[in-house]
Parts: sequence; structure tokens; C-alpha cells
Amino acid sequence: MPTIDEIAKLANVSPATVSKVINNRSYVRATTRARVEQVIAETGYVPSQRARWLSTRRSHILGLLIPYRSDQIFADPHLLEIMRGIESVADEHGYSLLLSTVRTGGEAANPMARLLSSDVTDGAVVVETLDVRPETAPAGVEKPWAVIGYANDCAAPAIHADDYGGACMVTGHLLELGHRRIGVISSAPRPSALDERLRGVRDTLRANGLDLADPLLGVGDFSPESGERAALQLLALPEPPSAIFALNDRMAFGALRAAQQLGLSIPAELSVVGFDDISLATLLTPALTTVRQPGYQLGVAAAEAVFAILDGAPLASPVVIPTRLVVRATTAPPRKEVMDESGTVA
Amino acid sequence: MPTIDEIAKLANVSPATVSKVINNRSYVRATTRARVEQVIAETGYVPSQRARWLSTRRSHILGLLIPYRSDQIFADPHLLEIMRGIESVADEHGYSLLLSTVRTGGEAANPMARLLSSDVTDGAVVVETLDVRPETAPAGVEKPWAVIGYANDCAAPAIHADDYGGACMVTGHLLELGHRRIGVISSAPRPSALDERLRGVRDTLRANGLDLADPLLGVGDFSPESGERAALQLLALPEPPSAIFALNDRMAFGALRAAQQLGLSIPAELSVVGFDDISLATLLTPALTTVRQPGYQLGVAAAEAVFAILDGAPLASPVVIPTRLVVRATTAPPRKEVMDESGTVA
DNA sequence: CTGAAAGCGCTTACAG
DNA sequence: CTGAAAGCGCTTACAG
Repeated sequence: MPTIDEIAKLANVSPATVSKVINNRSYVRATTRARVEQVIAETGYVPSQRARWLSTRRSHILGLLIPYRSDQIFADPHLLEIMRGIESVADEHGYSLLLSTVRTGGEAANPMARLLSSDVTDGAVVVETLDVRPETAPAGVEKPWAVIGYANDCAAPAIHADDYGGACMVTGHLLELGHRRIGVISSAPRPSALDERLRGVRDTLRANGLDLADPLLGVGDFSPESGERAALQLLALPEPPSAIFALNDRMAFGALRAAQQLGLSIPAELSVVGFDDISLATLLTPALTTVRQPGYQLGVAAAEAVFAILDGAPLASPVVIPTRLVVRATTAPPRKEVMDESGTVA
Repeated sequence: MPTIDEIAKLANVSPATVSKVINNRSYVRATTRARVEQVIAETGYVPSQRARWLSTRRSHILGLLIPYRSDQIFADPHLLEIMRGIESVADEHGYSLLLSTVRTGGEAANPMARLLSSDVTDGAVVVETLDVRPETAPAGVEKPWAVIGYANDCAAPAIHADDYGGACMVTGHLLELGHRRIGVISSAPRPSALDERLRGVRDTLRANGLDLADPLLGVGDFSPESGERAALQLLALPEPPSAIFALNDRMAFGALRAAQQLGLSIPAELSVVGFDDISLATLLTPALTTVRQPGYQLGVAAAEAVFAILDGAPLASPVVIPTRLVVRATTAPPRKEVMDESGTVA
């Protein structure tokens, strides 16, 4: 690959002029431009990005910190939706995406700090999790960045879905159907989003004079298998729940399997609700009632926040993306006996 | 962020010495090293990757050309498996992944050429599709790259699954069960992988004295919806097939839905087979019989091929990753009447 | 063990 | 409209 100097020599101009031609900067005489362009075409010259970055300070690369190990990333459709949103905005701006995952070896210590202090990317989006706390970002970050998730004491804008509201809607929906014993499958420890969802459940129950009894709070790890285990435990309770709200869709699928194993028909004998509305939710039979959490929009909003700062016009933070209850085929009123019983309880 | 010169000044040494400390190169007196390291720690200095790349010529970035629009990428679990494999090997080597997608605006002309001639990445993996033909790669590519898919007249190593063998196994399995009218859902136009699968079907049928009649060759576009439509057409035939082989899992899901719509019980009244074995395949009820195409291993092999060239020890090409028939719950012998009928036919 | 100098391949004011 | 010169922030032989 020739360099700009060689092109200059071949075209009988200075490197500065070649640079002007390449970048359409300032005036260049038409004939000169033509000559340079010809040489470029003939040689197949492509300017070195690396050299360019050093002088312009723009790499046109957006960093994305995915604080999961790769086998988790690609298994989580919701995360993929987020990536899709980010990718789409980055693409519009002519940016490429650089994936940073948590390194297995070496200084896994603080991948966020590494991403934010490296000069490879012009900006970054960080997905908040238990392991990656936006609050721990180094002080003098020089590039724009945004957080997908909850970031309280943090200079970067935060974008998250209305987890609290979504959970309130689910709980309200189940109460309205007549459910009084509602099981919940959460995780431990809980990332902020699940905290919010659980808070939504508790507040809504309380507002209706009910409470989330400890045994009704199951624990999983986001995977379908863990949801299945947790659901089996809940359903083995002396007084099993008539409805299970799994705090993500994949665990809800597990709950569905558990019910199938026990021969419980859905939704007649057990209602199940998820959270996320991943595309799989509609493919299953029966189709899952869940909360639509628009991952795509989260990604879009986060990327836009970064570009807004880059353009000197920061947006207001936090951005809360609304969620929406999608009632499909896994929720129904509880069986008669349960209704009667709960009638007395309530 | 300070530069290497400032660090040098503060530590009372030359920039060259700071560089040696940073890179553990050649000998530096212990006390000098300590002094420099202290200054680095105090200032929080992080060397500029951009500058480094320009002198070392290694960016530690691996390019990945995904020739789909972003909404397709993230909807295809098989592609995600591939990415996961690539990511994992890249990670081992301390490399990050740069995603190149087909740009919507601008010079969508030849994203492959752009990726291969840019100096941003040290190497690249290209996913072959109808739109991205490895054969059209520019002549003097200076960086190592590998193709996932079929690449005939091409310098780069190619890695693909044994599509042909997988399809042969499926067809053999269905024939063994007693099926004689087998419908196939393909796409048009067909990428190389589907060509191979279809060839496998045809060869196996022929070896058994049968043929794939034109009306039995349905056409979809990889999506579940298209699979559903194609299956409905096949099943509306005067002599409908007793088994449908969808050339990817997502279309197989569509076929399953079509059967459900028509009230056909699976597998008693219709056998369905897919290809890919995406994780969803086991979650559905009944679980899908399909061909395991190890996307993860494809990604691993492709990334390893790139690093092998980078290390000066190219691997043999093409690499064919074996496929495996996974018989689950969507295949069974055809209904009696059909068997009898076919008995006469065969 | 340490440093001065040249170089990586561009861009950017500044003259002309 | 065009070019000489300096600079982006490192690394790499080469002296010492």
C-alpha cells in the first residue's frame, strides 16, 4: 500500500495537496485534483486510518462494554437487542462498534476504566451490571459515554427501562385476575433493574393490602434452567402460588417447563409472566404474557446520548424508556378453589 | 491525559526510557524503573494506543464483516454463535472485535474490500453470503483473513460446516422412518450452504431411487414466518408430504406453527426437521429434530486461522466442521395410510 | 543502563 | 490554488 508521500510524488504535488483532495478540504485546482484522483485510482491507495487518527483525534469507533463473558452475551436476546440499537445509531454516524468484554485472563480488574481511559474509541456505552458499577468510573474521563442501566452518582447520562412501572403493571394484572398468592423468581444478588422490578411488585401488593411472603420469593440466575428449579420449589410449597412472575423471560420459560413437568395446564392451573419480551416469547405455545422492554430503543437512546455529547449538545439524563404489559396466553384467573380461599385471605 | 514526554520530564528520564518501562523492553535500572512507574501511577498515565499503532503496526483489533443489516444479524442465533466463537479466540489473544456491517448509506458497494484494505484491523473474518463473495476480494490484501462459508477461488482459508453431510443424514433418517414424500423448505436465491444441503437431499433421495419433485421444494427467506407460509403451501398440495425438512431451524419453527394451525399433530401426522440446532430448538414443545451445526466452532476455527497466519504458520484450508443429526421429538414414522401408499410407490 | 534522533503516515495552520 | 514545516505520541535501532 503506497503512502501519501508516494502518491504526492507520482502526482507531482505535495502531500498536503493530496490530503486536501482526499478530504475535500479547501480549494484545489480542478486539473490538479483530477491528476491526484487518477493516481489514487491507479494505485488503489487507501489512506491509513491509524495515521489519520493520530492527527485528527477521531477514530470513528464507538466502544461497547459488555460486562459478561462471551457465552452469556450471546445467549441473552435482550442484550442483543441493545447491541442492535447501538449498532444502528453508530452506523448512521459512520461509526463502527468495538466490543469490549470482560477479559478472562489478566487485568479483569476494571474493564470499564480501561475502556474509558483508552484513546481507541471516541465514545463508549457501558452496560451496567453487578460487576460493572458506573460510580467507580475514573475521575477525568475525557470521552463521552453513557450508561445503560442505573447510574446514580455518575457524570455519564443513564438510560434505562421503566422496570418499576413494568412490574407494577404485571402485579396489577395478576391481582385483577384474582390471584392472591403470587410467586416471584428473582436473582441473588440482584442488579439494579431487578431491584426495581421487585420494588414494583412489593409496592403494588402493599397498595392492595397484600405482602410478598419470603417463601414466595424464588431465586434464579436468569437462565431457563434456574427458572425451572425455582418454579419447582415454589410449586412444592404447602400453599403454592397460583401465579408466578419471573423477573426475566428466560426464567419464565423455565417456569413453563416446570409446570409442564408437574402436569399443570397453563394458564388454567398456573399463570406465568415474564419480563423482557424477547422474540422467542411469541413463538412458544402458549405465548408468554410479559413486559415489553424495548432493548432496541435502549441501545438507540444510549448511542444517541453519546453522539449528543460528542456534538456538544448533551441530552437530559436519565432517559427512562417506557415498558408495556403484553398480555398473551399464559395468564388467566386462578382455579376456583384458589379464588375462594384467597377470597377469605384478602 | 499526559503524554510520554511529560512523564519523561517528571521522572527525569528520556521518553525512550519511559517506553522501555511501559513495554518491559531491554534493561532499565531498577531504581529508574521504580521512579518512572511511580510517576505513571501518580498521573494515571495511559499510553496512547493510536500513537502506538502507528509505530508498531499492530492494532490488536480483529475485524468481523457481518454482511447483514443489523436487524438481521442479531436475529440469527447461528450467526451469534459464530460471533461468540470468534470473540472467544480473539479474547485469548488479547484482541478486540470490530464489527463491520453493511452500511445503509454511502458506499455500501464493497464492504469487504473496505475492511480488507483498511489498516485499522490486524486481520479479519468474513462471513460469506449471497452479497459478499470472497472471490471478489481485492488482489493485494496485506492482512490475514479467513472466510466462514464457501470460498473457492480465493487465497483466504475457508471454514464451513459439513452442510452436505448433514442434509444426507436428515434425508436418510426420514427415509429410514418410512417417509417417501419429503418436502423441503429452501430459499431463493440460495447461499452456498443451502446449495450444499439441497444437494445432500437430492443425492440421498436418488441413491434410494427417489426424486425431489418440484412442487415439494418450498421457498422461504430464513424467517419463521416464511417457513410457515411455505409449509402451508406444501401441506395444501394434492399429495402433501409426510415430512418437511426446513433448511434452517427458524423456518422449521414456522413449519411447526403451520402444522398446529392445520391441526396436524407432530410428529404423528407430520415430521419436521430443521438445520442449525439453535438453542431454542430444545425449548420448544415438541423439541425439534435438527442438525447440529456448531456455530461456535466455526467461529473459533476461523479466528484461529487468522491468528495462525498472523503467527506465520497458516493452517490447511478448507476446514470442514462436522455436523450431527440430533433426533428429538418432531420426527416419527408416517401415518399408516401414507406408509401403505408409499409402500406401493416405493 | 540511558538518550538523541529518526520515523510511523497523516493533517493543519501558515506562508506564499 | 499550492507547499514547507511542524506536530500528533509513540517505538526503534543506534550510539554512548
